[in-house]
Amino acid sequence: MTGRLLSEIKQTKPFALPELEAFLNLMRSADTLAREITGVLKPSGLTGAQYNVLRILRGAGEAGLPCGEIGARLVTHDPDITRLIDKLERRGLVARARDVADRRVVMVRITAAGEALAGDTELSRALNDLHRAQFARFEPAHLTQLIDLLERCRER
Amino acid sequence: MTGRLLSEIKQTKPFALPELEAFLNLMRSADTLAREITGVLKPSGLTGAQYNVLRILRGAGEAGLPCGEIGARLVTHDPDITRLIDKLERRGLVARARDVADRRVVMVRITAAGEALAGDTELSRALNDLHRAQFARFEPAHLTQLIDLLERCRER
DNA sequence: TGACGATAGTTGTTTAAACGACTATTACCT
DNA sequence: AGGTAATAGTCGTTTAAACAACTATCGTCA
Repeated sequence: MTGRLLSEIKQTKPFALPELEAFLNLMRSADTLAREITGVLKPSGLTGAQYNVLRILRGAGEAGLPCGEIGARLVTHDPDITRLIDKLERRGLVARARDVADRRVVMVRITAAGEALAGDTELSRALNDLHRAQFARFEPAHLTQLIDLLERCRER
Repeated sequence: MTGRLLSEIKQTKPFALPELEAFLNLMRSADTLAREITGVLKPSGLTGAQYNVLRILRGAGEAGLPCGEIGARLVTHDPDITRLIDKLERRGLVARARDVADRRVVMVRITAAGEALAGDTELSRALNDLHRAQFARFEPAHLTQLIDLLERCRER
């Protein structure tokens, strides 16, 4: 049953453009769910983007990844990876190392402290639990469908 | 066909949690589409939130709305309406007026200049065109379905 | 080999978001 | 009526986002 957003933003007349309704719903759901995640991350002093970097580096192994690669893998675009890494490095969660073969690139890897914080820990479990709760009302088929539709609006 | 995000963020192993895949897709689609809108708004010097306020005030009529009401109707949560309104007022796009009945509330209304910018103008038409393009690959039924699924993940 | 352009990061600066503390006004309640 | 809590906005400060300019290194090819 669509139309819930109308009452949420207290508008009376229906949307003229269904595409606008879809867009606004997309913004509102993304904002709502992201804010919940932010709340879980806050006690650890991590932003969503920072946790995202740690998650990426976890999957990258011992060698780590160049800064640019990290930027490319981030789900939300960030024009300033340097300072994002800066904050994580200052906390000792990641380490930088100039690449010996190509001295332009800086390899970033997660440290033991970073693993201890973002690895398979209480924090990551809390996040997983929240994600499950966010889509608890979805049957598996609906979840797949949502993923499909979300991917489709980026295919252009 | 799901799984597109995996290649977008260059990960090889599939997601362990479908809920995480849905969440990340939600974030990425919202980021992508919002950025496109930001690009269209930029020549006018408006942020998404600012345009959102003007859009809300357009539908509010002559009397305008209290600041708090504007905050409640914004699709994305904003903890500081005051300075959002400040910027619009400085540009002469909205006007503030202390309410006579309840002197705590400040009524905000859109000005003629605001209407000329965000009203039924070239800008709003460009935005509508973009929204249509963003969902051009959607049949009407799929659009309704997406809206439904997006609303559902806020129902908790 | 050495000039040119391309690539990878960094830094400076402006602007916006986030969070909490604060002021003014009203409503309630005994 | 008078004290108290609640409501509506505003302001101060810290932190992060955005954008552009800059440095260093590498690849290429005449």
